[in-house]
Amino acid sequence: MVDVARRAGVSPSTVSYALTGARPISEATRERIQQAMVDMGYRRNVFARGLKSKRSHIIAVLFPKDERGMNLGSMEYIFGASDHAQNRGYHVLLWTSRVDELDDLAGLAQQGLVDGVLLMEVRLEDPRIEVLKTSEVAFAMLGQNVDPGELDYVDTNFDQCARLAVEHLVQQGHRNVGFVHQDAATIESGRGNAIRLRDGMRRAAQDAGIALTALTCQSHLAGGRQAFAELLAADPRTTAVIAFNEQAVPGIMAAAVERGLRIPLDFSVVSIDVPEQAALMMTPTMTTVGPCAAAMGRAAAETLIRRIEGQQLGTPSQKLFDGELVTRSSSGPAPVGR
Amino acid sequence: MVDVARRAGVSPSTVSYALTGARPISEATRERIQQAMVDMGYRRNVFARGLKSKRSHIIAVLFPKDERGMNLGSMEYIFGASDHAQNRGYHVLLWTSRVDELDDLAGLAQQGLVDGVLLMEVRLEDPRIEVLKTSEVAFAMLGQNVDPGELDYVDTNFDQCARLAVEHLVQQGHRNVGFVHQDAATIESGRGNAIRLRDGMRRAAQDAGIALTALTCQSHLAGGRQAFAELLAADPRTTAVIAFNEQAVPGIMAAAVERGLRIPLDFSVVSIDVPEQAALMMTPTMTTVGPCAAAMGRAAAETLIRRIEGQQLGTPSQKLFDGELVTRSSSGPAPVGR
DNA sequence: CTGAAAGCGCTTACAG
DNA sequence: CTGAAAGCGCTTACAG
Repeated sequence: MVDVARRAGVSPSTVSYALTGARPISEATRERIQQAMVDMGYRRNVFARGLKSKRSHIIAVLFPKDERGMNLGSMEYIFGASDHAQNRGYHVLLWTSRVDELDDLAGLAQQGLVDGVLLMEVRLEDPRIEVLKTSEVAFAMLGQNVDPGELDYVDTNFDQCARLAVEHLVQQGHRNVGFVHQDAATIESGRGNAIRLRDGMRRAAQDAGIALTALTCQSHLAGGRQAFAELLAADPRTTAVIAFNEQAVPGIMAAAVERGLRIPLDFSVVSIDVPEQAALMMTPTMTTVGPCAAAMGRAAAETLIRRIEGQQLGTPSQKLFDGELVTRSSSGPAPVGR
Repeated sequence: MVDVARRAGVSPSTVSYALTGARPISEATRERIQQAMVDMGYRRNVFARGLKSKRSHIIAVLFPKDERGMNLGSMEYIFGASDHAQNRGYHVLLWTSRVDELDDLAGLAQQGLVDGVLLMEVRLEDPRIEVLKTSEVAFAMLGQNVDPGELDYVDTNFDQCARLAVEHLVQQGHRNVGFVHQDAATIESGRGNAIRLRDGMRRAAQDAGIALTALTCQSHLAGGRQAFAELLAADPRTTAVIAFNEQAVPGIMAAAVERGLRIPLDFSVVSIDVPEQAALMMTPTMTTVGPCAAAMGRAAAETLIRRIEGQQLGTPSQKLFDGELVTRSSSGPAPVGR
């Protein structure tokens, strides 16, 4: 920077002010500085900047990868957030520690390395929230805890998604519908979305006046198979299932086919929050209900950055994203006479 | 740090030396310092540290997400690398700019923010390599360019994978096999792995004395359907296909089924480098050949860190990972009499 | 084995 | 509109 200043014939502080924009610089000076920076290939040192300004322009994305396994949906959240952050001049640090590794998190929050933190895979009772609050680092959630209060978040509108999925099936004549969600352990550990979706589903089914059989389900092929068996045992007249369990869905469909049911002629399947890529990987391709994950990631990053930059004082930013129904080949009219 | 020093009754420099381990500290002093740090909840400031030491303990993972779309395999590389980096005391910066956004990359490399860079989605002629070389930042590749020379890399052993896939099918009696790889544009843009795999496949087929029909294929459902049609047109006796195109495989299988072929009774499918999660999402579950992506990610991070820390001088670290065959439900004995 | 001091490259009140 | 100077919190030669 001193070299740039010398070349431009100004003081180092003027160069700095030109860079930060913290005070007006005459057009002529600004141009000389600009030219000098280009000539010398100058790059502002991030550490010196961070040391003085207490701002790193780095945000951390907390994705506890063991929480729910890897899935394309999470990847879309992460890359949506990352994209937007880079557009806004922020770097993204990927943090994959488990939810209960709180010392590591406290270290991250207090080191000053990051200006803010984006929480993914939020639990209803999430111990990370307390840590972040006490360390006074800015943060926003992708998802919600049990009582977000004044906290910023972006989340799926599960109520609306449940309604959309139920209505889709009701319109096609289905009257006995199953809801297969995540495994009991996940629900007990209190991942909020599983619970919010289940409750929304019950309300939607009640309002539509149809029978809903809700089941937990292990997140793998065999789990899906078992859930299908349990479902038909509980209500033999079931003609459709709504699933919130990406890994189990292929098992559900395989079990249906083995029982001689053709999808979608004899049995319909709708998945909540399965990204397009995964939906197209399944046979038949999956009808889905859910919001655009990348857009949610972008919104979460924007919320966090506004909070960091002090443009978001007072009122919290709390957004719910409506889901969209994409009808593919796994759902259709209810079979007659079953 | 001065507060810690005061509390421990030593000079700040002693605290610093205790932290860096750059010179011997008496046991008693070290313990007092340790205690003081714990008492005060001290966290070393990353920026001050980076400013003096020119080391950030941050590595960047360059994943140009538009290159090949999102896929679970890349996610495993990224998280494998991230995991290992965190274990080794490094943070991971996620960088999703396109391959041709070289100014941004030069900025990153010269800012001093990162100690090293991990390149993913490496092309045969990759413009990023020149940028990184001139900016003198340490880097390693997950994949290879056309002539890695003295560069560090970790890559799949495509020759061995091709051989394994071909042998699996030959052992089951298949004599006419198709190879469906990526779309023409991708191959022309010079993603190395597509080309290396195709060449390995040709050699393996030749050595096994079987007929191989190699085709390019658009990376989506319709592309897979079309590839299947082209394949049977080119060689009507084809009884199996090896695919290197995650998004197209469901299309291939759907087309086969529509033609009245049962999988695997009448037609076998093997996929290269499809992660377990995706393999289990398909119906029937997919037989795959490929190395453990997470292990490759970890190895790449380790290679980079050794290079950064100067433990890897002179000879480059170049590793190929062998694939494993996981037989699932999409492949079986060749049908008799076709 | 330990201390005192310089300096990394910026930002930002203070002064004009 | 611009400069001179202090200082952010560390690391590391220099000295003992």
